[in-house]
Amino acid sequence: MHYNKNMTYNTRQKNSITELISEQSQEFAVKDIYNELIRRGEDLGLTTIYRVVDELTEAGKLRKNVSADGAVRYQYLADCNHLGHCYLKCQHCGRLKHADCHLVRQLTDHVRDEHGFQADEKQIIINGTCERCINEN
Amino acid sequence: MHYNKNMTYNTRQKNSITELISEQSQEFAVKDIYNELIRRGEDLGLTTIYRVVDELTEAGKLRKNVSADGAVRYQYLADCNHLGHCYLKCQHCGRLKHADCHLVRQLTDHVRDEHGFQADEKQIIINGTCERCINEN
DNA sequence: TTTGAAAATGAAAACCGTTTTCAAATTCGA
DNA sequence: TCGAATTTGAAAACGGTTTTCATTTTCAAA
Repeated sequence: MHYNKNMTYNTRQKNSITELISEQSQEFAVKDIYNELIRRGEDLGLTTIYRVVDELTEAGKLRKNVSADGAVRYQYLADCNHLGHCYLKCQHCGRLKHADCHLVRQLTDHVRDEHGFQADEKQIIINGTCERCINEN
Repeated sequence: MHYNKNMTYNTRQKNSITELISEQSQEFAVKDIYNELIRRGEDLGLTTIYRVVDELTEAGKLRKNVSADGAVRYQYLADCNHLGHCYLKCQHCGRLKHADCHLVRQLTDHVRDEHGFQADEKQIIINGTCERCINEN
């Protein structure tokens, strides 16, 4: 939270971390990034990864997710600020699928008009089980 | 997580805790319950509250919510396992409003048929700003 | 009412992920 | 090349939660 605010200098560590993160298609923990980089022979500290992850989160590149058991995981995000968008979050594998759907728009409009609730278009989350996990079980 | 599994004996502490919790209409932290009970002159330990909250959560009476900054809060829940239900969660005041709406049902059906995603009917959360908070600001 | 096994309690210690500290190393414009 | 600003990371601190374990309480059966 009170790490360095700037990302003015390029460093070996930052580059390694941001590159690995940008390849992640699933949720990951800070420790996962650390473990993988160490496994690859990189030499860096856990603290640095916390700092970069925090910066990326503030920059909107990562979504921070804290599950009910307290585990903190991050999801690399492409931009998607438009309306009619929601997240389908699989509670089994942690994948966060983006879905565009006219019904989402209808729902948020309705909820605003009838329930007086202004939905945050970037924060509509439908938890459940994804196709892959349904088929695997 | 590994507290006592049973709630076989009635105790003064348990009764105080569950009674106070059942009066909560907004999200609360474990420490809030502790502070209020101490303020009222009750004599009990923080550990006991953690245990009771955990039991109530496993029993489905409480929803555990962990915000992005890691703060853990609970919401007292009445039963609502039926279809066409969603939560409207206000990110300002923490209130969790229950909403029933035919469009929710349409959306979950659609998401299942077209996106292959089986939604958990008890876990559809629309984050945003509630009527009260909109008017106050 | 007494008894005692099971359950519950809570203070203190342990735990663990995260943050802060701070001295040393690195970056990069001048 | 120089040096001020930035970055790094090991270690310590932090803080919420869980575990430990000795003591207390509950309540059914005698």
